[in-house]
Amino acid sequence: MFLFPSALAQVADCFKVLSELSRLQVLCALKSGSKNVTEHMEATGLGQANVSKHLKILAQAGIVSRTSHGVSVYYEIAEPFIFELCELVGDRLTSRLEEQSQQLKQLEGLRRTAAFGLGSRSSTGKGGK
Amino acid sequence: MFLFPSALAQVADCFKVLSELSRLQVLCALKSGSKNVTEHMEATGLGQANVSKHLKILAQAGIVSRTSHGVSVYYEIAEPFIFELCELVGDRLTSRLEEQSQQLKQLEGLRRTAAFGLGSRSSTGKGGK
DNA sequence: CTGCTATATTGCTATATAGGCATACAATGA
DNA sequence: TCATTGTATGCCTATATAGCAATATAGCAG
Repeated sequence: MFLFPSALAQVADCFKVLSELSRLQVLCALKSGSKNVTEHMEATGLGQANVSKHLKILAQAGIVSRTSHGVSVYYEIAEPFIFELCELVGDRLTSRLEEQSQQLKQLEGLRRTAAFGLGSRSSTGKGGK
Repeated sequence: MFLFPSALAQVADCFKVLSELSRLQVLCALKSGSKNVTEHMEATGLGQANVSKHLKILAQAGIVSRTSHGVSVYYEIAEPFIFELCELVGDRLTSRLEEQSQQLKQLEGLRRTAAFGLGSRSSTGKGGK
């Protein structure tokens, strides 16, 4: 990761745009195709003003593109990379959860062993920590 | 990206931890190995209290691990995936910059063509927009 | 032109958080 | 135990921003 400070700031900016659940929800809605503001509201449950604001931020960041069609304005993903990014993070978080779950199981196992071990002094002595 | 709302919130949280330049700088410093708080200060130019705070956030997020050694506390990367993530984003941003640069060059080219075209009325007429 | 619908924007409030100063806390040596 | 060094934390200020209500703006049909 050899990035100039200003480049690193831009990386931080990119993460910042994605650091808000409402915006991720809006992006999720775009996974299945272009949508206007009203459709976004329906898909996300967010208010109109709110959706509009978040879409503006996403458009300014170059993540979505904006197209007027009649009274409606349609937004479409312009940077598919964003989905990959979210997927990578989601997968990693899932993995971590599974690892923790595994560790929890091992702890449970250890607890059960210890519970048995309390009944027999000689077997606890063998499990030197 | 089929994530439950709570999972998506965790994705947002992950991006949030990375959305701050100071924290990215701290992570960068860890690329070259474990460091104590003072070393982080030197590597990043940030203040002690500030560094400590950011390291705490990173530790709580499970991104760095913390080890006391004498008076010093060493921090080390616990989630190398973070570096991949930053690299992906950095690369993509670079690509976008290059694409924009290309487009700018093409616009320059078009401008030059137009400049030539103004000197000859018949050749401009041929370029039906 | 008017009325309607869709969307963008403004202004406000509440909340979060970065950075810095001061201080508390941890570890160590004399 | 005390003094020193390294680090963590509390408090404060300033700034950013989410969400919402109200309103301005854009597009269209009659």
